[in-house]
Amino acid sequence: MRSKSIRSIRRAELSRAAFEAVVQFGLRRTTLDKVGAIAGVSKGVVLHHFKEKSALLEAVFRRSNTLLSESVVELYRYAETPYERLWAIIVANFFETIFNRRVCQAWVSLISEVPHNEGCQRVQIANNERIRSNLMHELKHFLPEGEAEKVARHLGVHIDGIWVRAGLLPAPVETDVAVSEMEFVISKMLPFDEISAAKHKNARQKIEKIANIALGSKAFKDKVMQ
Amino acid sequence: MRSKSIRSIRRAELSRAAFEAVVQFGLRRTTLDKVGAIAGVSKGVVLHHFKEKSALLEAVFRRSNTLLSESVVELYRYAETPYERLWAIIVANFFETIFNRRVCQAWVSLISEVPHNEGCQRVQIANNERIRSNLMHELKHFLPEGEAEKVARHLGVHIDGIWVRAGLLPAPVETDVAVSEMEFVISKMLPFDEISAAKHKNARQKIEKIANIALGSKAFKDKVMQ
DNA sequence: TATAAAACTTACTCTTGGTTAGTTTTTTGT
DNA sequence: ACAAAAAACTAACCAAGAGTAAGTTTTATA
Repeated sequence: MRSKSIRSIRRAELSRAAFEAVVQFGLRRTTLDKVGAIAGVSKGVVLHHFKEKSALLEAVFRRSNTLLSESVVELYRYAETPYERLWAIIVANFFETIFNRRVCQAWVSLISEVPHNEGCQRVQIANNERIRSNLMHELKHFLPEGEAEKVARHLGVHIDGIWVRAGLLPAPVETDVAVSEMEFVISKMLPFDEISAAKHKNARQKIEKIANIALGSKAFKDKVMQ
Repeated sequence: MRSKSIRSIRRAELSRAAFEAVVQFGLRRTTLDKVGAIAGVSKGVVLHHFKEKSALLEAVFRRSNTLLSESVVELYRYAETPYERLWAIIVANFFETIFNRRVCQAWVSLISEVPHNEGCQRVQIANNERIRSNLMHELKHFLPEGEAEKVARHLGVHIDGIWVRAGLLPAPVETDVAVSEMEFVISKMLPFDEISAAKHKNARQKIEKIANIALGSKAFKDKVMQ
C-alpha cells in the first residue's frame, strides 16, 4: 500500500510543480529541469515518475480540471434549487481562487497540448461533457429540452471564451465581471420575468456568499495552490 | 527598394512555413529546422530574418490575424445594410477557408505564446478591439448604446469560444453549425420580431452566397494557404 | 566599379528531452 | 526476521534543439 502511496504522492508533488512552472514560464519555456528544481528533486526523478514530458503535462491538465470540478461539487452541496445549482456551476467556474490571471494563462498554455496529446484530449472532452450535462440538468427546469440543449452548449462555450480572454488580456478579469457577464446571458436566454429575476438574484447572492466561505477557505486554497 | 522587398518576401515565406509547421506539429513540436525544411532553406536563414523563435511566432500570429481581418474587409465590400454587415463579420469569422480544424488547432497552439510575448499580446488586443468596434458599429442600429456594448463583448467572446472548441475537439466544427450558433445568440440578444427575423435571414443568405464566391475563390484560398 | 550592406552558410556552444545502467531503499512472501 | 523482488532514485550519457559568431556570396548604391 505504501509503495503505491509514495508514487502517487510524488506524482502529485511533481504535477503541482509542473503547473507552477507553466504558470511562471508558459508551456514552451517549461523544462524538466525547472520542474525538478521547483519540486526540489532532479530531472531524473521527474522522468522516473512520468515517462515523458507529455505524460507530465497530461497530469497537470487533469489536475487543473479536477480542481474546477471539485469546486462545482463543493458548491453543489449547499445548492438546494435549480436556480441555486445553476449559479453554483457558474460561480464555481469563476471564483477567484481558481479563476485568476495566473491560472487562466496556464490554462491557455496547457490547452495547446490538447490537439497533439490523446490523454489531454480525453480529459478535455470529458470535462466539456460534464459541464454540459450539469448545465442541462438545471436548464431543463426552465426551458424545453431542445432549447435547454442549445443554451447549455452556449453557456459552456461562453465560459471557455471568458477563460481564454482572461488568459490573453494583460488586465485581470474580476470574478464579478465574469459572473455578471454570465448573468446577462442568462437574462437573455432564460424566461426572465420579475419573479424569476428575483429568484436568480437571490440564488446568485446565496451561492456567492457560500463560495466565499467554502472556496475561499484556507483549506480549499491549500488544496489548489500548495 | 528591392532589398527591402526581398526581406519582406522571405519573411512572408518563412511565416507561412512556420504556420504550416505549427499546423502539422503543434507549437511545442515546431522547430526551426522543420520551419526551414518546409520553406526549403536552412535554419540559419530563418534566424537571419527573425532574430529568435519568439519573433517568428509573432509574425505567424500576426499573419493569421491579418487573414481573418481581410476576410471581414472583403465581405464588407458587398454588405449594404447593418444586417448584412453584422452577418459579414460573423460569416467571415467562420468561413471554412479559414475556420477549419487545422487552422483552429494552430490558433489554439499560437495563443499559448501570447501571455509571454509582448508582440503577440499587442496583436491580440488590437484584434479584439477591432472586432468589438466592428460589431458595435452595426449593433448600434439595433440596440441602445449600453446594451450594444454588452452584446458586442458577448459576441466577441463567444466567437473566441467557438474557435477554441473547434481547435480542441477531435471532430471538426462545420461553418454552418458555428454560424447557426451565432444566429441563436443574435435571436436572443437583438430585437427579433417577424420582420427583423426575415431581414436577418435574408442578410445571412446573401452574405453566405457572396462568401462562397469571394472567400471560396482560388485567389483568396491561395492567399491564405499557399 | 568600388564599397557598403544585406543575404546566406557553416561550424560551434549550451540547453533540453530522453536513455541506460547501476545503486539504494522499500515491500513482501515465507 | 530476512532474502528476494520491486520500486525509488542517481549519474553519466546522447541526440536534437535554439541561438551565436565569423566568414562568404550576392545585391544595392554612390
